[in-house]
Amino acid sequence: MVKIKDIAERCGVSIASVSKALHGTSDLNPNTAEYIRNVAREMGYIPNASARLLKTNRSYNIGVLFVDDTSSGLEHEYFSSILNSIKDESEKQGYDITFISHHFGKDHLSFFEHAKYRNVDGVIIASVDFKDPEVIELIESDIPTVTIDYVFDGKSSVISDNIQGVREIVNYLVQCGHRKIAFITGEDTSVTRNRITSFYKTCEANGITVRDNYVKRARYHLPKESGIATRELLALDDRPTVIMYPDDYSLLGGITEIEKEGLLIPDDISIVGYDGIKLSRLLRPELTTFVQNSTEIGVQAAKKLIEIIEQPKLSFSESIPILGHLQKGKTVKEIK
Amino acid sequence: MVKIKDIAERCGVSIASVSKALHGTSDLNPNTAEYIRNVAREMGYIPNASARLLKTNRSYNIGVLFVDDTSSGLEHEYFSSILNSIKDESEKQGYDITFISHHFGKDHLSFFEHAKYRNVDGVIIASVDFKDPEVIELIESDIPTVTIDYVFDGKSSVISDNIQGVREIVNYLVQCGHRKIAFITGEDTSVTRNRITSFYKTCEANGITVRDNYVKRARYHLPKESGIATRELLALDDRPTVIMYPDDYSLLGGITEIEKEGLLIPDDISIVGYDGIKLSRLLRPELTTFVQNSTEIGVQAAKKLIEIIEQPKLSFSESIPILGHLQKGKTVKEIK
DNA sequence: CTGAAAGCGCTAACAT
DNA sequence: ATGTTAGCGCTTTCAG
Repeated sequence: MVKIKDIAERCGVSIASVSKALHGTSDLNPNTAEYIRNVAREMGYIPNASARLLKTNRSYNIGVLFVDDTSSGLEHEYFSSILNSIKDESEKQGYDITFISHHFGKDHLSFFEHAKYRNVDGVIIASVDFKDPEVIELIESDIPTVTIDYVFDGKSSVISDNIQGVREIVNYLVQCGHRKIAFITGEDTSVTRNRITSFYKTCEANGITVRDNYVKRARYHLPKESGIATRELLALDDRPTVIMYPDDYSLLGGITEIEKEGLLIPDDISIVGYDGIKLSRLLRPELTTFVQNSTEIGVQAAKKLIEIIEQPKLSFSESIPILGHLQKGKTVKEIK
Repeated sequence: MVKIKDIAERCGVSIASVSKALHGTSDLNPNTAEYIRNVAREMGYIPNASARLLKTNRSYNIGVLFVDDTSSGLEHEYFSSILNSIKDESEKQGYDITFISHHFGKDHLSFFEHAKYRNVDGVIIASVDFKDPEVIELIESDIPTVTIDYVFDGKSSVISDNIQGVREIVNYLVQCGHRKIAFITGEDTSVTRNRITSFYKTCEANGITVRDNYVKRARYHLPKESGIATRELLALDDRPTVIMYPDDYSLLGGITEIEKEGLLIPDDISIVGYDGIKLSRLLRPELTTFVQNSTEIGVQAAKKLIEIIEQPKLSFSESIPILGHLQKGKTVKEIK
């Protein structure tokens, strides 16, 4: 590998001059600088990130924490899409992406230790258990962080606006004449709590009193669980006219059960998903779902983190909401 | 950040001893070593990967090249699933994952240069244009590489066995009584060529002469294109009884067109996908598709790369085939 | 068994 | 305008 010293020798200048020329800055003679740069290019010089880091304490490397005990964070389209846009935006700004884990050879390292070990300039945290002490340790450390879909006091985050999402869904349903609205939720997280609150609030605003047994808890991305909840809802005396699902994937578990009952969608019962997976428009009937803007979430997360890294003094901590939009498909019937 | 020097001072020993104690190796007095390790732990010592790398030239970092000019490599479930298992396996073995790009600040770096810049120990290459000179440069360099679904002479690769996949599909179709089998393929890649050859071969082995207009070219993951090809196939005088699609996602584009024609699946026409996306079992009718073992592909790729990195002398270049399995759903009719 | 010292490649103050 | 030099934190001969 050709290094600065090699260039210096070839050019007959000092390594300091080469370093300066390469940075374009400082008061080198423009001609010398130009000459050095040419030679460097010719020799195929590539800087060594580690050596530079050792001096500057800047790695231009961003850590991403995408863990899930089911080890499938990346298998959710929502998250892989976010990762993809984090990657695009970061690279555009000259940062690379390294996954943070807690492995270190055969040993265990906490997330914070791992981030330190790899010298990342900052970390974007998504799809983790935000109650995990290791996650909290990382967030409370001196490493810049941005969380996705979870807010820590005094820290920056990017939040898919679940309150808006559920509000738009419910309002649309009401507009279609529905008043018996059931809601199958995901496991208890802040995202879920926001959605539930928004659900009750919007129902109330529309003069609808929510029956307790219309709200069922399941878990995200587990069609089986949503299927069970669906069965329970269908068994009620006063069956809902529409069921809202925690995500599009779970909704399919619901469809299975609905069809088992011999019911037609949307004629006998309406359903609504969440996420807006790519397949949602290809399915028949086309899904009515709330599309989360995962690309924008990734972009904003990367932008915010880089801002914190590069201008810590000018960057205030904020929670950036990202709006989505309702995709009107064919799974909701206009009644009355 | 606490460093070796700090530990040395606290213990009243030299930094060399600390380093040795930390590595467990060498001929330090076991007690001293133990003592040093305890102090280190107590002080919360975390090694600095960059400093170590500078000396050892080993980063314990693996680069992954997942690019797509449509910038959606990660948005394909097949690839995000592979990435996920590469990540799991690598971390298990003490390696981290960094994405290779060709960005460097505002400048451009070739993939090879970028890999050098980040000092990765090796690179796993997937979902790229394997004809790209930059990709070839990287593969022909001295950096250990493993490619996925593409073979370079003398280099190691992990290959989803597309020959087997198509063979199993065709044999199954024949077994179900089909002889008029159409095949919509993806764009021209080695994967596609293997599939096509396997298609012709297996048909021939079953005494079936493939009609030229039964083979249509579309592109992967573009349901619209497969939809168009489907329309063309349906318009033929001698319509096929079954259509094979390049992937499950594209198949949905086919379904749309088939339903537009007022045909029923599988009664009027049978269809078969490829990939085995998670949704395939949830769709109705449940998809008949060939499930690629993406998890195993990722695991093997990581294992092979680490083997090349750690035992270059003992590792010979090989192409590791990964078998998948046929998932029999409800989209293929038994005829006659 | 332990320590001194060189140096990995680079940057940046400080000379000149 | 250019060069000297001192490290960044770590590993690793080589001496003692």
